Amino acid sequence: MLHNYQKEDKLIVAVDCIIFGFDTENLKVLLIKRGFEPKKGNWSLMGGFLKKDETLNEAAQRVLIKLTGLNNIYMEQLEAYSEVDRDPVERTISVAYSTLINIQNHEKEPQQQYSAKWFAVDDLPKLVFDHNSMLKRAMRRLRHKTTIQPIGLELLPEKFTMLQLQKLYEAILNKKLDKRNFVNKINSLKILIKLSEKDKRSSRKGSFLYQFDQKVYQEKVTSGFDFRL
Amino acid sequence: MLHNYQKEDKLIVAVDCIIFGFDTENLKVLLIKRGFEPKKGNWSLMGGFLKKDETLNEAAQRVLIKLTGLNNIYMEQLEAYSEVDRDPVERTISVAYSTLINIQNHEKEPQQQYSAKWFAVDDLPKLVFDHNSMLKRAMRRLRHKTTIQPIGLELLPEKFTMLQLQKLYEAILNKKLDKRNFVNKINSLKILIKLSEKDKRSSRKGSFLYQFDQKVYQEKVTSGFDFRL
DNA sequence: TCAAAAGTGTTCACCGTACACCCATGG
DNA sequence: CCATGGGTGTACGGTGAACACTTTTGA
Repeated sequence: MLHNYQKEDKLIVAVDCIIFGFDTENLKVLLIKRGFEPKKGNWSLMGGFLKKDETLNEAAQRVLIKLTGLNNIYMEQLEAYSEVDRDPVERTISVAYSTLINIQNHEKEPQQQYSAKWFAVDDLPKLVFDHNSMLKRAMRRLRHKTTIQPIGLELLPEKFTMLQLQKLYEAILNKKLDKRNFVNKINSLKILIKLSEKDKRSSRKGSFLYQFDQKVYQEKVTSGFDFRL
Repeated sequence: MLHNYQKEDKLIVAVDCIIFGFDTENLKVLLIKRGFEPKKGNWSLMGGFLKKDETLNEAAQRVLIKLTGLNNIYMEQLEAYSEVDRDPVERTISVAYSTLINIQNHEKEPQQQYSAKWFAVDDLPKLVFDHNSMLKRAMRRLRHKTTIQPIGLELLPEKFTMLQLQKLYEAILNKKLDKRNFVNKINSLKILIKLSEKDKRSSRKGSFLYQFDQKVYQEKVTSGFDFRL
């Protein structure tokens, strides 16, 4: 007896991408102004429909490339959203994905064609459907991740100051951190290489620039990986 | 302009349920012998297809009720699986769910009709499709959860000994724990009520029975909830 | 010389872990 | 009386959090 797959319901499956970036002060997300009904003109996560011959990961990649031109960026699956009426036009389930990218490198680019814009995460517009829930969930996940593995490689410029890194952590965790404790903690991880250059823009004294030691950084990311939920 | 939903691909969506139980010695999962092709006769997670008018959660509940008769059990979404050829007959994506139940209360019951059987998690058969991956992932999540919130209310009988609880933690974490440290840790959580009764079956001295203080227990679960990924 | 940001250590409380002996009882 | 499992406390190292002053230098 072969199960009769033909009689099962078939649905539209979508992916929605939560794209985080950081601009030296605020954690931001890339949103688009929806170009078609329903909810045309409202702010929305960038999404797309899953095709028969691709995986969800591939669909998420496809969406990311379309919006940012970025190839081969790691996207992490968050959760599937399936309320029956989440899309008023047609039953659709959507799987949320999230990723981190560097704003500077991708500010201009093909975003225009989708009216994409960066929004600070603590000043978001109302989004279509259940996209606000997705974002909230993605934030929680990002916060959690930050506590168990290093973060910043994808978000910061190649060279950055200790204060920039601290600001990033503060933006993600949404609280002030103590400068001394932060430096101690980061140094104990040994993920940074201190350069001899200084960034003189921010003060008279100037502050040292750092780079990530990518080898060590990746090790720490991978070991935190065990904890992935 | 209304987007033409009609031209998007539609797919079969399924749920697969990882049902954990504990039998005083081993962490177990409930598996069924597949009743239809493909892979008829092979061991499998219990699953079902998502209907047009229900959420994924509801579908998972439906499957759980069908298999165990259990109503209103909290099921947690794990991850969506979407490899194109994961089901050889028809493109299907599946969302994995997991839950914890008390084996004793549901040993007999309607399981027979699905040839369901409990398997120790460290002695699993080869399962159909990607079900072994789902299970591995569910185990990892369960382990993680155990480290940030109390566990056992769903898995243990109403009254249990400290050793039983410790065995449960050992089964989940897959390592031996020190008796003194374990007792200290559990007591510091204040989630247990020590009864005056003893379980005399296991030794001459007998060991005290405990119950969960459900109020405190739930508080701890809820506070660990912040950390949910 | 002074304003403004950079840089830098110590102390304390808490938590996880290692570790070993006495107790109560039924046979 | 003794074999069997039940019950109990202490010491140490590591980690996170609180906390304030000195240094550099361009204007």
